[in-house]
Amino acid sequence: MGAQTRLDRKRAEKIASLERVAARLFAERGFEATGFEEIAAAMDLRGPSLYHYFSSKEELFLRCIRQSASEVLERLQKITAAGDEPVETLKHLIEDQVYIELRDYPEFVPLFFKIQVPVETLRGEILASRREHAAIFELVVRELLGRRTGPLGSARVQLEIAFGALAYLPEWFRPGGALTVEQIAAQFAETLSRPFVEMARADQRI
Amino acid sequence: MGAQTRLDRKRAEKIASLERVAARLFAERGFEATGFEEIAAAMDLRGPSLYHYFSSKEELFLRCIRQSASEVLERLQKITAAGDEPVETLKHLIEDQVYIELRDYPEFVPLFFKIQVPVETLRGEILASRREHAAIFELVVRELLGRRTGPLGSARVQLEIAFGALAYLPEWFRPGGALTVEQIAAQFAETLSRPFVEMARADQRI
Amino acid sequence: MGAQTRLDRKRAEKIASLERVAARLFAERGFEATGFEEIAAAMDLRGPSLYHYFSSKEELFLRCIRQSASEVLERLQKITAAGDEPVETLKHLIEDQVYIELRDYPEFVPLFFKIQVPVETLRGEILASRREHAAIFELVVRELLGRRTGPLGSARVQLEIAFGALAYLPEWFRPGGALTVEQIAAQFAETLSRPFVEMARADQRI
Amino acid sequence: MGAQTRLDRKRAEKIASLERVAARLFAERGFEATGFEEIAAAMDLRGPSLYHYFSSKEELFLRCIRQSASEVLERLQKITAAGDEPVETLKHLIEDQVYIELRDYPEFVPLFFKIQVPVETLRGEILASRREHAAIFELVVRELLGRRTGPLGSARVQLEIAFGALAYLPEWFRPGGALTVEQIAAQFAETLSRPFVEMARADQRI
DNA sequence: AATGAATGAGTGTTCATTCAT
DNA sequence: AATGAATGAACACTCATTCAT
Repeated sequence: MGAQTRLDRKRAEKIASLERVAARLFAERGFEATGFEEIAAAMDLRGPSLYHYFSSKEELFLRCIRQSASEVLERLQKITAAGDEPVETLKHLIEDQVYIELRDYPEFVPLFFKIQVPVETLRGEILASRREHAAIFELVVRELLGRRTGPLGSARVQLEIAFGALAYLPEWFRPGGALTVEQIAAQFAETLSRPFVEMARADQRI
Repeated sequence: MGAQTRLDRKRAEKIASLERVAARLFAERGFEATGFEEIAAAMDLRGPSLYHYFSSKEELFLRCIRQSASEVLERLQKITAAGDEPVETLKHLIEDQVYIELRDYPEFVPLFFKIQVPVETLRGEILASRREHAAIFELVVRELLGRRTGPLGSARVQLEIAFGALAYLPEWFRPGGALTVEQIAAQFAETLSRPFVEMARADQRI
Repeated sequence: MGAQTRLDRKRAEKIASLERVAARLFAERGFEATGFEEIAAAMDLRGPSLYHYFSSKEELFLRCIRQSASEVLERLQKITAAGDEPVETLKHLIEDQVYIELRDYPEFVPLFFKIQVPVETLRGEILASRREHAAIFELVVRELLGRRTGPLGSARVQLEIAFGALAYLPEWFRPGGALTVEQIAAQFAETLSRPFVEMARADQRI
Repeated sequence: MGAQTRLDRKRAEKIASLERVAARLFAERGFEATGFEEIAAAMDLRGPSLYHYFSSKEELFLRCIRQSASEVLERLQKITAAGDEPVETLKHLIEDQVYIELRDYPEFVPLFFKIQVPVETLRGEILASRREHAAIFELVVRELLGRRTGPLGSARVQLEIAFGALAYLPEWFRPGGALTVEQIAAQFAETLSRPFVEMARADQRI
């Protein structure tokens, strides 16, 4: 039993490692340009060996997506769950998103916002994750604006501006450059949250 | 000679058509997923015929990039050349960029901001075009802020936020939806230019 | 136009050649053991070249089946259509079946009675052809016995015995051996038709 | 020693089980389409475990062949050994062959008359078994005809017709259909032995 | 100019087999 | 004895590219 457990754990660890390595490579080179042989080589294996762990390239990619999505979403949901003031929560979300992208999960943006994949089901999975991700931010914005339901109107555009700004971050940020991650996190949180704060204020005044 | 010229013109037109078609397909499916046969089929040709016009897929892609870049950049530069107030110029640039992306050159963002291409030189070319594009906006911002040279500081971040917002636009905009292109252009121009306006005002006050 | 036709004809001929070669190889080695490279090599080509003519190994096999089936069935149907006495027709069918198997279409029996193929649709196609083939003989037997419809009873068994005997022929016949094809054809026609003749006679007597 | 023996027996039993299971699978799917993992799974093992009992897939197949052949041949030889009249013996052989195919060893025909195997030595082994099998029937026929040696002439053809009919039986017999195994056995014995009986009678008359 | 024919290089995937545990 | 891990060899198939016509 102990042996069984140990073997299972080792296997699970290997799978996790492989997924991490694969996620990185997929993020760097894209789906089609990343071969099984390459992924395997990064773990000192040969291509066909991966079939002991994943039944196809598609499945491996799917697991990368799901793994990354669940980790990131959980992390953001914890912030939402803290129950701070909506404004503060929104700022924290943005800040944390910056840390996620630049420090903790550098493959997040490539995998979910950049990659082009020729398989419909995979595209669907990616979009679903993106919607979940967006929903977290949207919910806070709705609380902030006091609009539980209905269309967001111009807040929708502001939200998409924020997502765009965040999705573009890894394209230009260079670690060791003039700006630190902390500075960017602060400025992003401030700048991207501000339109919503003003909208809320304008609503109250009326 | 006249015949020669006419032939040349016809050939040039065919090349231009091919480049347009190819640019659209590359933009839709990505570099690797777009085959010569496919591109040719869109012009009622067979794959190998393209070799009469382009020496390789790489070259064709390169020309797509260069063609698209030059058209878009020229168009933006005309706005800069009009000599309006910097604030107005910046707003015009943003507005026009929205029209470019959503109405006139829908392949612009995919080609320059989304595509993943496995050839180093092509990546370099794309980045070069992106830098040229960015420089147009940056120059206006510098005029607006009165800083001809030196680092842009936090204005750099604001600029990248604007680029990100613009690059993300085609991902969420749906023609025929709740928002018109004009509305988005207006809101983008307003929202994305505002931080710079405020920075300029703050500078003057001191 | 003439050129088009000539090209088409050449292509059609090449396809026909390829199908013949492939049918022979499939018949000799089976479906799985016959590779594209092998088939192509038999025509001085390399494996992938076959994809100019057939979209997959499956399709190539299907065409082999259909081609062989249609040729053989047509040939047998001509005999049926001659309108001889049922007994004579049956004997002719059996004789001709012997010539088909041993002289003209040596791949017929392997392809339709021996090959094991791991694709359901292909198995279905083979069985369908076999049923068509059997139906030709069955019809004549029914005429001979004067039973247009209903179960064949013990004639069914006699028919299957005949099919079995014929399907087994290529397993033991060796050209240049003690027996000529003509002798076998004669003896098969005589022996295999006899039970039906006797059944018919017995029916009449009653 | 007792322990050793018991272990040996258990091992021998396991090997026998594996051979039985493998024979069934080989018969159902063919040699190439039957994988080690599949065979092992049928005994709640994993593929590589089979290497404790068989040094290769080839060897396993070989043992299946030999095992099946020896069982069937022994059974038929018992009939021959009973010393009945040649005619009766021949009929018994045919009857029993029907029971073997349809009731007791359904893998016999697939393994020896249908399977296509890409290994020369295995093909040789199969053919050898087939010859042994045929020899049993041939010997009885020779006794029946009173020709101990020399060519069989037209009796050869009749024999091969019988073999063909028997080899084809499993292709069309469906248990639970209109015909019982017993009926088929009777009709086969009668029909297939008759030509020999008549030949013998003709010989005596002269 | 256009293309049918052909192919080399590469890719995802299967599978019998080996080996350490 | 059993197997998880690993792999080499093979295979169907894709695609950019060449070339003769």
